[in-house]
Amino acid sequence: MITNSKSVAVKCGGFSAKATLTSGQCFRWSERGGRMCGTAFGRYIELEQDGEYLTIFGSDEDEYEKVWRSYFDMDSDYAAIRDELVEAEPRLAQAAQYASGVHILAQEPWETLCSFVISQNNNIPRIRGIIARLCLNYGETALRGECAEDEAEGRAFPSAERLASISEDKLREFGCGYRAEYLAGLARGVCDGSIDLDAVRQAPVEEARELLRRIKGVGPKVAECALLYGFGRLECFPVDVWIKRAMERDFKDCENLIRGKNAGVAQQYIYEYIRHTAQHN
DNA sequence: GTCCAGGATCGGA
DNA sequence: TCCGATCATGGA
Repeated sequence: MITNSKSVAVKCGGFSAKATLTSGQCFRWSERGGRMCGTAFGRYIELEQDGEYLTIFGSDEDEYEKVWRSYFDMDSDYAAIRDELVEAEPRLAQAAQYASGVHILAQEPWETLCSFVISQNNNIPRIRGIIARLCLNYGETALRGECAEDEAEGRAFPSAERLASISEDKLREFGCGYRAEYLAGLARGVCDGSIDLDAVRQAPVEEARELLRRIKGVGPKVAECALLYGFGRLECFPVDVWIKRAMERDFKDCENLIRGKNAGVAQQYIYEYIRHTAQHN
């Protein structure tokens, strides 16, 4: 727990830190003592929210402007995005209202791509566990990381160089299963330059999709998630089992929903809504 | 024991 | 091009 440290309070409109950080787009945040705690961009922080006011413990105004403002996508007008989405597809109204506090995080491309390679045919608690073990064993201690109650939480995600140095057997020990081969190949490719994430970042979205899908272990869904959550491509629309069910049940024949420039936001609203209203939850 | 999870790959039709 | 089997793992 961060105490006796600097902090910064910001007005955040309709943003919900908890809803955003538990919405399945990231795997490294957890709630502890009423705060959301986690590490991104090699910096550990804790968040406390009271209505429109968000206090970031451990951070200051300068770091907020430099790092967190864009990470939490504070500059997009989500109310306006919702209005546009609902106008184009009225059936989205309920989900959009329900999940209105959710923003699309601007995460680090490398970590995001790895995370969603691990996510395939896997469930969220287990994905979180695998990533936590990787960070604990191979991640650098984050700035302020020693304040984290859970040690893995105070570590940065391992670099490509570090991951590339781990054997596939070792990755399997951490629970990666058959994905160990994919993760190792991805790390090696980034190190030797055959995989160029900066080229992905600069490419038009369709070309970016192609580049990502060339990577073994990266199919349509993982590419779409990486682009949406790690490369800021809000038009990307990942379809997992939950979204597929929701689309078949509630959004039959809605090209206008999945093709818009903010389709990814709509997708996140639907995901959040369906996951919290499903029967067996 | 079976089913499922923010799926992708592979071989065969 | 499309379809089914298969892939590790742990919780329900």
